[in-house]
Amino acid sequence: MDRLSLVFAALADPTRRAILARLADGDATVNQLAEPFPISLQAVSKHLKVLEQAGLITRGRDAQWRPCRLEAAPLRDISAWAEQYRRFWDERYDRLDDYLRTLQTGPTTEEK
Amino acid sequence: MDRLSLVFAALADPTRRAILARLADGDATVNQLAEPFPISLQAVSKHLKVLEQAGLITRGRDAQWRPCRLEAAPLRDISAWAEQYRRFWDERYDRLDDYLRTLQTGPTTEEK
DNA sequence: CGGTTGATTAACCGGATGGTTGAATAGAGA
DNA sequence: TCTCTATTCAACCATCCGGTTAATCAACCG
Repeated sequence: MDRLSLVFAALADPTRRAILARLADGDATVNQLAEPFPISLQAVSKHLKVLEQAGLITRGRDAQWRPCRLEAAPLRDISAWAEQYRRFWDERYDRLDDYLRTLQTGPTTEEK
Repeated sequence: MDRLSLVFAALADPTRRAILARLADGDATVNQLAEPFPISLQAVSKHLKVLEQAGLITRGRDAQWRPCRLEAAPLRDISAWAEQYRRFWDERYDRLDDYLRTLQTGPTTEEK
């Protein structure tokens, strides 16, 4: 699966987003991360694997603990992706967009 | 499922993101949207249902055609959500964040 | 060594997902 | 009306997903 799909899929779960929110306050072990949730430690471990595959966290090793750390780069990527569509929700940006179009000689704006 | 999860799940598929990209160029019918893809029309119809449930498109009715229109509000929402984490990828923003913290009397920054 | 703690792996289950084919619906037009 | 086009609905299938329990691995500690 492509990178962006992995990240979006990882974020499409409230538990995983809560884990990221927790990690924003600092690194944490699996047990610490699992504590607030009514699910098993194994289930949390699976969530962490999904987040790791998506590049949203990295994991170290400190004796028998596996501290998790937030990695924000993919979040920057999805933010940038969404910004592509900003002109569809931001009126001011829309007008700026129109203005920028008038400055162009060619009629096409290439983007994906 | 909560709103944000629906949107992220909808975006976690390259075909659906390609459909959104196409709709950024203007409204389109199901057949027009399906044309570039090597999958059946019915499969595209299912994708559109997912996008509609997530609030990412709306559909009108023009005779036997069901034109699809991009709705950007959920994209604004996920952009705003990701921006929460900006200080973790933006060095400059990080320093601003530190500065803002020093202005606070309390030591906690409440956020989810 | 043996035991305890932290974490992952394995096997399983029910439900969702993404695709298919085939039938049904809705409207335009001869 | 009969037909053609656009689209959806229904049933089916393989795979994935989020959860469980049980077993295993890894590292510390007595």
